[in-house]
Formats: sequence, C-alpha cells, structure tokens
Amino acid sequence: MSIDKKEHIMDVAVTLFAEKGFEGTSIRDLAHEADVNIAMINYYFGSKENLFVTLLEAKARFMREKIDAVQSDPSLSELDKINQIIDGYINRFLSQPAFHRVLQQELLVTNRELLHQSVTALFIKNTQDIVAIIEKGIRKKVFRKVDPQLLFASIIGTINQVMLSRTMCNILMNKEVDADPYKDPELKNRLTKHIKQMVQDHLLIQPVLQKQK
Amino acid sequence: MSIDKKEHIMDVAVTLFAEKGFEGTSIRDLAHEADVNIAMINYYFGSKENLFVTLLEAKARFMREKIDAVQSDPSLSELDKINQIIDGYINRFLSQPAFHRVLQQELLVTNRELLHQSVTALFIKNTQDIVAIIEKGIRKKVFRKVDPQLLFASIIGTINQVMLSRTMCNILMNKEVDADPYKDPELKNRLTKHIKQMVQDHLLIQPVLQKQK
DNA sequence: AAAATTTAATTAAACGTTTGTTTAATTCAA
DNA sequence: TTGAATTAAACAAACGTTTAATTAAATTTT
Repeated sequence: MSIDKKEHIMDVAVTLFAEKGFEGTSIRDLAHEADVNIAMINYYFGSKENLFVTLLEAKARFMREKIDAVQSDPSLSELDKINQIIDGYINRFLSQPAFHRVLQQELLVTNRELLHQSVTALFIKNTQDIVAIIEKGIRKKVFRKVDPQLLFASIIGTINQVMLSRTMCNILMNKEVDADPYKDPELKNRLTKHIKQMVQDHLLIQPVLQKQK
Repeated sequence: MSIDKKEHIMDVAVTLFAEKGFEGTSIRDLAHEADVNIAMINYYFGSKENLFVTLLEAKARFMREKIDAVQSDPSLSELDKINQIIDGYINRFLSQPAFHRVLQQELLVTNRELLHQSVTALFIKNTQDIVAIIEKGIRKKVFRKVDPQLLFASIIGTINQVMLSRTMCNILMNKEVDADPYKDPELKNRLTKHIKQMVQDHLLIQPVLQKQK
C-alpha cells in the first residue's frame, strides 16, 4: 500500500504543481487533495523540493528513449526522423499537459537552482541530437541551409505555445473557453499537420507535391 | 519624488518577478531591493497582486499599437505586415526579457484568476488581428492554405522558446553558459532571419529566389 | 512672511496566517 | 515484539498586510 500511496501523492502533486506552480502549491493543499497526512510528504520524499526532483526523474525518461531509437534507425531518412520526433513530442506533451506545464515553469523561474538545472539538462541533450540530424540532412543536400537550433526551437516552441494556457489554446482552436482542448483529437491532428508541413516547406530543397487541389 | 519612487518600485518588481516568479518574490525582498519601506508597496499599490496588474497595464500597450499601425497601412503587402509584426515581437521581447518572463509565468499558472485573465486577454486581440491578415493573404491567393492560428503560435512560440531560459538560449546560440544572450545582437539577427524565412517558405505559393549561392 | 494647520510620505513594529518541517505518540503489519 | 506507517500537534520562520506614530511637504491662516 505504501508504494501506491507514494505514487498517488506524486500524481496529485503533478496536477497541483501544474495548476498552481511550485511555490503556489502548499504541502497542506497537497496532503488534503491526496487525502494523506501532512507529515507523509516529508516522510516519503524528505522535502517539498525533493518531491519535485523525484517527479522529474520519474517522468523524464520517455522522450530521450524515443529520440535514441529514432536516431539509430538506419532505415529512416532525415525527414522521417524529424517527423517521428515531432510525433513523439506532440504525443508526449499532449498526453501529460500538467507535467509539461510544471517543466515550463521551472525553466522560467531561476531561483530554485537545482530544479532549474536538472530541467535544463534534459533539454540540452535532446537539442544536440536533433541539431545533429538536421545538420546531416544539410550535408547530404536534401535540406536547405537552415538554422538547426532555431528550427528545433520553432518545433518545440509551437507545441509549448499551444500548451501555455488552456484558455489560450481554446481561443486558437475556436472552442468554448472552458473546454479541455488537450483531450480533443482535433488539436493533435492540426498541430501535427501544421508543424510537419511548416518544417517540410522550410527544410526541403525539392518541395514535395503539395496536396492542395 | 513619489512618482519616481513608484516607478522605481515597479522597475525592481519586474526584475524580481522575472527572476523568482510572483509567489517566489516576497514584499520584503522587493522592499529591500528597491530600498524602500515594506509598507510603501501596499501604500502605493494596495496589494501585491494589484502591483502586478499595474505593471501589466503600464507595459502592455506597445505591441497593440504596433499591430494597429501595421494593420491599417494600405501600402504594405500581407507578407510585409507579417514581417513587420515579427520584427515588432522580436524587438519587444528581447528588449524586455524580464517582463516577458513574468507574462509567461502568469499564463502557465492559473490559480491567480485575475492576473491570468488579464494576460490572456492581451493575447486574444493580437491573435485575432494576425489571423485576419493571414486569412486575407490566403483569400488573395498569395498565401497557401495554411493554419493561421498555429502559424501565429509558431512565430510567438519560437521567440518564447528562446526566451524561456537564459541557459537554454546560450546552448542554442553556442555561447558560454553564463553569457547574457538577450543583449547579443547576433541572437536578434538569427532569430529574425530564421522566423521570416520559415514563415515565408511556409506561406508563399511562389517561392521567392533564395539567396543561397 | 511666518506661523499654524492639514495633508501626504515614510517608518518601525506588530498583526494574524500560512508556510515547510519536525516531533512524539499511536496504529498497523510482519 | 519489532519496525514501519500514520497521525495530530507543535515548531520556528516567512508571508502579505495593517496600524499607529513620525517626519516631510503642502496649504491655509494669521
């Protein structure tokens, strides 16, 4: 039962941190929402900050594995790899909007240095790998001489922008203000289509046939 | 002297909020950093939250005026308008990275409803205007049938991504980790060039001559 | 113009809450 | 019966805000 309880606390913590931020979420809120005693959080995790780091490490592995897999697959073209990574990010971010929001917050706030650094470290490796793929495509002359780092920033940034605020996302999607856009498959479709098309238009020297009849 | 002091407090507040977030910045920190008495903040602004709203309203006018001006200029093509808006956003964001970071934080955190709503409202109008410009270009058949909302998300999102974290930006720019990338004109140049090129590749039916000799 | 009076600015101290954390006692399972 | 799980209560510290007193500036009255 203790392991279930620990994971239950982590689940609730992700949601609360996502809604209210790290500072904005009190241990008492968290304990009440998870229906456990206040002392249990420090009992399990030592401290509030350590709870956060645990959350981070537990959930951050997925995207790295995805990138590693794509990168070492020789049957994929560079554009295929980029497209699969785009799919990976969209799936990842949309399936865990709460957690993703917490990550963003920690990147924005710099006074909790440990947290900030561990989140930053996650992004560094991903950036390097994707830049390497793009640069390889450029050397092969299947890609134009684009700015690899900033193109990656555009891919991630587009998703981040949509994830920034539920309200904002609803406005972008022309939905009611109180809808839950992240569960709507339409968002995923539009987002995937838009990013892939934009990246392709920007990258490819020989534009592929556009299906616009 | 009181007006100077009020503005001085606001200046310090923007910086501190940007570094530590809204919850993470205490009135005592702020008072100490601004070298005023703790009570002066409530004396001038009523409350901490109201100080934030005041900050918002005082600084948010610029971008709206820029968009309004561009929109009503008949001598500009749709692509010109988009390009000028891109310039506007890049100038705005890069010149006030601290303030911009506070805005992002408030979009991410939803438990301070008043602040969240007032920040969201700012973005709504801007989105609508830019979408309208893109849609006009599509009707005129100078633009492809793109996703206007998500293209706007890509433009803003790219800049936001770079602004997310000083450390991350330095990595993207291949600078030392402790550099100040936002004062580096190279970032502005790269960012402007990349976004305009990407948007153009994505939007234009007849690709203009690429200067890649 | 000087003095008196009113208003605004500024201060130190205290307010009541809430914060994250700890303690010491108790319940539960092995 | 031993060790882990769980609890209520208390901890000191920090929070945003308020108060009541004091200084500075402005206004009015003499």
